[in-house]
Formats: sequence, C-alpha cells, structure tokens
Amino acid sequence: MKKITMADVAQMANVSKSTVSQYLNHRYEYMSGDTRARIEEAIATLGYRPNILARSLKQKKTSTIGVIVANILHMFSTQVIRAIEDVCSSEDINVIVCNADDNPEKEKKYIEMLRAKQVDGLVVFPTGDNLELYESMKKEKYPLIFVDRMVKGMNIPSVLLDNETASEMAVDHLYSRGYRRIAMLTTPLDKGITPRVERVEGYKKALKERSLIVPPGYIKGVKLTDMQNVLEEMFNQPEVPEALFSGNDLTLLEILKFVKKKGMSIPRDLALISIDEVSFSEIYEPSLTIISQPAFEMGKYAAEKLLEQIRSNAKPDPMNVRFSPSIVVRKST
Amino acid sequence: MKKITMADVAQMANVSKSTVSQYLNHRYEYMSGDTRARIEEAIATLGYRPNILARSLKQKKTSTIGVIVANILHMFSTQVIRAIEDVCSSEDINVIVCNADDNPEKEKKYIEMLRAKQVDGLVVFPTGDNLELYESMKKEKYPLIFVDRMVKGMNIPSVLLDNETASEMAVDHLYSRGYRRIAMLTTPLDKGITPRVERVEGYKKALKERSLIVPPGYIKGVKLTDMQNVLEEMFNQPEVPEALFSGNDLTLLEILKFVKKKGMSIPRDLALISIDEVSFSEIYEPSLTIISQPAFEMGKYAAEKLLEQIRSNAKPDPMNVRFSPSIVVRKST
DNA sequence: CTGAAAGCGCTTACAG
DNA sequence: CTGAAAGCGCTTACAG
Repeated sequence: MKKITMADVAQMANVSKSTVSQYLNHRYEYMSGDTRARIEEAIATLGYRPNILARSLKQKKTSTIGVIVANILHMFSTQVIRAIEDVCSSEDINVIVCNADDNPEKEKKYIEMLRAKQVDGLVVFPTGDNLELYESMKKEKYPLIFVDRMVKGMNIPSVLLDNETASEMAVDHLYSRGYRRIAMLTTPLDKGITPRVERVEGYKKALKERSLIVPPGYIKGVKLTDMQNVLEEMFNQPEVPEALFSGNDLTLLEILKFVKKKGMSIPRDLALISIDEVSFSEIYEPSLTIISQPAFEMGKYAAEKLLEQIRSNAKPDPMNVRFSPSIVVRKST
Repeated sequence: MKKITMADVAQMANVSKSTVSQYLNHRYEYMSGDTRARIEEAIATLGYRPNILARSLKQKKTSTIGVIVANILHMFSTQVIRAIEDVCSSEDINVIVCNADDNPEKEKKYIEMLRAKQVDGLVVFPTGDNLELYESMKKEKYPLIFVDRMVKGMNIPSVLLDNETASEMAVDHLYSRGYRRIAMLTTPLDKGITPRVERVEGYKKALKERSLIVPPGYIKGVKLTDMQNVLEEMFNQPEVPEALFSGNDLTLLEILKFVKKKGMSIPRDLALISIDEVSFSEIYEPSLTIISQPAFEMGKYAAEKLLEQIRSNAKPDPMNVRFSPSIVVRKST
C-alpha cells in the first residue's frame, strides 16, 4: 500500500513527470488528446492524489489562510468565520481556524504554528498582548488583517464595529423609552480591548450628552465569573439602575442568570439591551432588544481585503474600517 | 526581505545544514556547546523560522489531524472539537476543523482537501452519503474515526452516544411524572443518520414497554425550516401531546419558538425535554430538563483512539463505542 | 507536443 | 562532533 506518486503515474502513462504536472494544472494547450487520455486513465486506475505539500513547497504558497479568533464562544466570532470561509471557498482558498481562548500565549503559539505551516496570510482577533509579534509581521509585510479589535500604534488594517455608535444607539433607545438610570456591564476593561473600551466610552458620552450622571457603580468591566457578585453589588446601591446595557452576548447570559435568580421582571424591574444577537433572543420571554453587528459583512470584507493583500503585496489597506450596528427592538426595553 | 532558510543559518553559523537540522530537532548529544551557541545566535539574529512544509514532505507526516463535523451549529460539535483540540495540543498535534454543513459534497471536498494536505488522520461526523470515499480510506488503512454517527456495514470505529438509553431516560422521566401522550420531534430521518434514527427507535421502544400507543402524528423527523408547520399539525390533532421530546438542540429552539408563538405554558400546557444542553437551559423560564451527552469525554476518546491508530497503524479500534447520557432534571417537565 | 534538469527547504543515513 | 549527498513529491523554465 505504498503511496502513489506522480512518478508512478508518469511511468504508467509512459510520459514524463513534467507532462503529468501539466495535465494536473490544466495546461492542455500543447497536449495531444492521446497523452491526456493515458494520463487520465493512469490517475484513475492508480487512485493518484497529488501531494499538496510538495506543490506548496515549490510554489511558495499554500492557498491557505489562517484565522485566529480571541474567543470562539462569542456568536460574533462564529459568524465572521463563516463569512470568511464562504469568500475563501469561492476562491479556492482553504482556511484554518484557531481559537486563542483569550489567551495571548495560545495566540502566539497559533500564529507561529500557522506561519510555520506557511499560510499565505492571517486574519486575527488580536488579544492585544503580542505586540512584538504583530510588529514583526508588519515589518515583514506579511499579509495580515485584524478584526473586532485594533492595536494602538500598530498600523495594521482593522475591521471594526462602530462601537461608539452602537452604544449611542443603545442609550438613545433606552432614553427615548424614559429610562434614566442606565448602567453598563461588560467584560474586563484593563487590557484595553477595543470593543469593550469604545463601547464604554460611547456609553459615557451618550449619557453626558443627555445630561445623565453615571454613579461610579454603574460601569463595570469584569470577568464573566465575577459578574454575579458585581451585579449583586450593582443592585444593592442606593440608586438601583432601571436599565442595563450589556456589552456582549456572554455578558448578557450572565445578566439573565442574575435576573432569574433575583426573580426580576423584564422590563418592569429592569430594562435590558445588549450588543450581539443570541440564539434565544426571540424565544426568551420577553424577547430581547439587541444592537446587532453586521458580522457577516465584516467577515466578508476582512477576507476580501486579506486576499487582496496576498495577491498584490503592495497596496496598503485602509486602516480602520468601521461597520455600522443596527438595533432590533423587541420587548426587553 | 527574502525568506530566511536553513542554508542562511548554516552559513552564518559556519556549519552545515545537517548540523542546523540536528540543532532544531534537539539532537544535542554530539554537538559542541560552541556550535550550538553559534547556531542559536544565527537563528536569533536572522529571525529564522523553519518551514514545516519541507519537514513534513521529507518526514511524510504533518503532525496534523483533520476533523470534519456534519454541522457545527450543534453545541455537541463545538464541545467535541474542543476536547479533540485539548488532547491534540498536549501531544503537539495540530488540528484543522471543517464544517460540512450537512452537505455531502462539502464533506467530500474537505476530506479530499485534508488528505491532499497530508493530514495524518481524520475524525469525521459522517454525513453518510460518501460511502465510496469512506470505503477507500478504510481500504487504504488511513487513520479514521467516526463520531456521533456510524455508517452501516462500514466497519469504521465510531464513538457514539447510547442513543436508545437517552430516549429511554427521557420517556421514563416523562412517564414517571405522569405524562402519557408523549410526542417526539427531530431532524430528518430519511438519510438514516444514526442518532436520529436510534433516538426515535429508543423512544418507540420505551413507549411500547410502557404500553403507550403512538399516534402516527406523534413522531416527526423534518427539516428545521418545516418544524413550525409540523408542530402546527401536531397540535391540531384530536389527541394533543402532553409532552414533547426534542431530538437535539436545534430542534429545541424551534419548539420553543412555537411554544412562544402559541402562548403555551411549560410544563402546564406541554412538558418539554430535549437531548443536548443549550446555553440558555438554566435561564429559560422554566429552566429546561435535558438529556446531556458526555461530549467532552467522547471527543477526548475519539482523539486518543485516532492518535493510537496513527502511531501504530495496525491495532484496530473497538468498533462502536457507546457513551452514556445523563439527565439533568429542571423545571420544564 | 514532451522531457531532462534544477530546485523548493528540509531530514536522514552514512562517512569520517 | 560535523558535513556531503540523496531524496521527499512536486513545478517550472528551457530545450528540442
């Protein structure tokens, strides 16, 4: 059961390897129909399958890109991946997906692994903690695009949500419904992760514009595992929030857990709005008002830009491209 | 900005490529400390990164496995993947995940792509429609293991849920709570997909053992997009079900959509139980009773067995290994 | 229209 | 302790 190689096919078809190679690459121009048929037959009877590794080594390209998401548990990641796969598959590019699990070590390991595997380019949701690594790719002009997050002072093209507007929309909606004491909960802010920071900024700005004050206990960015406690505190303040703005889907889940534990009624006891669609936003009672990201478009755009970079490794991409959120008003507000 | 190769390192360190290779592979036994230091330095100053493609070509192995899931939208798939990644990463094996999207064409494309990339083995959730392909891998003794589904008459090791028991547990639980008119809804049965068929069989058997009759309209296996209509019919029968058994998570979502649309109250109007945990089973009101699969253990086992196959390409795996479900009783029943 | 030869970047006996 | 040489399975000018 020895592996069939091109040499075997060539021998059986009575041609040279070069000719078999031409055949495989559909360069039929100067090939006699007879030769072509013999090769075809030899391939079929031998069950020959080309070794892409060898080809890639020679061609110095793998027709494969890598994508490294910070945390695959976010619905957003899944959708972006799907979009990337769709555009790549239509261009015969393979994609390898890795999950950094919010862990810079893992991110680094995956970036190195993928580059060692010679992938032609990378789309990454950067953890933000591998500056030198990003920098070195940048310097080597290695095709690279960031999604969801930018890294300050790094000059790497990034596709982002218009986060400020997203927050503005959330606050505006709540405000128009008459809510005034609006709190915000999200995942940790200390790492300076773009969407978190910008959403908090946008939220603050929108409140200020409406002359609403934000008690210090009204903005929290903490780990998912700490959220139950933080919510406990938040709702033990003298001025209890009337509305809560959730920074992302995973946070929303924690909030709903809390709401249930406390037997709160939405929106009577608390109005709730979140960024990111979730699978159950329609079926939850009440259905959930959501600020939704155009995840699919963002993924598509990122893939297209990366492929452009790969093809003409000169043209610099626009730096930070912003996509607009949209609001889906349901019953939780 | 030309690519740094081993030859460059060798030259700079004043040794041969062979020696650099030894260094990279940690074969220091006969290497002078001096040489070693020079190589180390050369690598650092040049920023050399080995080309894994070349190594793999020579070594005839890539230290990479592929996993092809039938449908990544099932929570179960995600968890199995995660488990596979964990065991592989601890053994320095890379994993490439592909989503067949319930489409045999895509499955075929991915299997061929991964094999062309020379992955060392494959774990697949078979769509069941690529018999010849499975057969040929089997014949070539290509390392392969199935998860979630088996393919009849194919003799390929498969790791499966004990589906009959899962259904038995569901029915038993409902029965013990006093429900008698128990219906079941799941995804299409016509393709003979193992878990669906077995769960339906198990359900029928369990009903029979309890001398319960199943009106014809009580078992449905249909596409997700048809479920609203089918549920409509099901609840327009003269004998309306008191309890509904959902075959998987995606089905559950459809049922919940229907329940909401109809303003039904769970469990008063309808008791509900499903196979597969979902993100919102705790927070849903009422919380959802679930038959849960040991997805993580199943993935771990599959990965371990595949790696064994790869290492000693002789030892045949046990054929159909069954894992036991467990029930998480909550409030929907 | 087809083939011989070189080469992609590694690893691996083997020799010394 | 280290190096020369062959080879993994392809592709790609180039020659004829």
